[in-house]
Amino acid sequence: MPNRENLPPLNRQFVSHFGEMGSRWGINRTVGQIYALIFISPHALNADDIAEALEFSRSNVSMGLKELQSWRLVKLRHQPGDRREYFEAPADVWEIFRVLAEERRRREIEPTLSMLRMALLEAPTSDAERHAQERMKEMHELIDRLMTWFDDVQKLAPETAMQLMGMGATVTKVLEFKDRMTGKSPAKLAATTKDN
Amino acid sequence: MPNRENLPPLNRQFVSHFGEMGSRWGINRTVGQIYALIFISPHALNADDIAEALEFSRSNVSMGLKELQSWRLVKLRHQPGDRREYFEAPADVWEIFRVLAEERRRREIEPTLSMLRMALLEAPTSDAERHAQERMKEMHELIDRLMTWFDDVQKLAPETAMQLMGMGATVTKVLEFKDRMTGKSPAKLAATTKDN
DNA sequence: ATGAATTTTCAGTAATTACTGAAAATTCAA
DNA sequence: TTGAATTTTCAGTAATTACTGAAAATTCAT
Repeated sequence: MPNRENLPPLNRQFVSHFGEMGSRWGINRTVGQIYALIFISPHALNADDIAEALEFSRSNVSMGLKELQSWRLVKLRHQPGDRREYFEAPADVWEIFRVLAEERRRREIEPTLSMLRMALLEAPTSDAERHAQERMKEMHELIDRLMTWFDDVQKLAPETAMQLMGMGATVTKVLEFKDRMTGKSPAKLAATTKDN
Repeated sequence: MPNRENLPPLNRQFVSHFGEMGSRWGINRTVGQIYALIFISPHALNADDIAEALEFSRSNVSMGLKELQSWRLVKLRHQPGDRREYFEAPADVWEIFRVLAEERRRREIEPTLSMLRMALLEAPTSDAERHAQERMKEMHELIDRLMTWFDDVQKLAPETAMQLMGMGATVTKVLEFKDRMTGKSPAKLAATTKDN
């Protein structure tokens, strides 16, 4: 029966760091700690394990796990001959990142995009509204581009995506070269490169 | 003297959306609304303008502006013959995104990287610690790569970065091609492409 | 079906975070 | 300097969010 005392120092440090950081993210302290614990655990944990290790009430753990499930950050497992539910984090950290990014997008970005799209359909009735719409259009376009690009990257397999990330500088060079060849319009550039 | 009533519907909608979203971000409702108001305003605003438009107390606005300044999201201006400070958002939305990303990195990622680096220097004294370190190493590597790549992209001028984002699919193709040519090791790939 | 094991819900309370008004500090023109 | 204009601080309070224990609901072996 491992309680917080039994968490080795390294593990304890990691868990409590995630607790503190949790608040800077949207996530709360408890949920952060629960996830950290699951993440570094060599095997799946059940709710009682977690409650004991972190000295949280059982109900708090239940809520925390529900929250983590809604973020799709934990996987549910069952041990043969044990009715309790066991939770584990994906083995692949890239997978974790991808899911996290997807969820944040769904919760934090999509609603804003909808709102902006709605607002941009309205006919402005004053200079104040006209200017506001102008700004909203700029914002919408930026977010939209970021998301389209993110979609593309997200489709890559982890390995390929990791490669892509090692290549920022190189990609720049490619772009500069293409620029010289094709002129500067992004649309034109995209069209040209896609035709290859 | 514009108060909240005088905010046209479109502007009001935008402002209150940012208030609600603010909480999903780390930022609070008030700060979100203040920034939204500044962002869509055609001219710089002073603290009294903001307090009046949003019906917040003057001190609340003061705190909110301080917060926004700490995020480097507002620029300070002075009107000739007026002692009050006026605030505005950068005209370039890409600039806003860049600053936001930098600050989030500094506040939310760097501390975690340091913690991980520290933890990875310790000699594990049990299997639990050994496994935890293994996981931390994976996490550290992922974050480290993401950041290096982000540095590269961030160095690009806005225009070029926007182009890059239009190119996700194309970049994938380039990588797949390089793969076939050079074998799959990321290190090898990076070396090869950088040598060009 | 029954009931033991397990999970979830939820009302009450604790803890945290946000907001205000008043007072203090700062800034700057005269 | 002085003091009016402006901004900041801060103690008190309001509002929100997090956490708990007890009770309800669910699940599943018998």
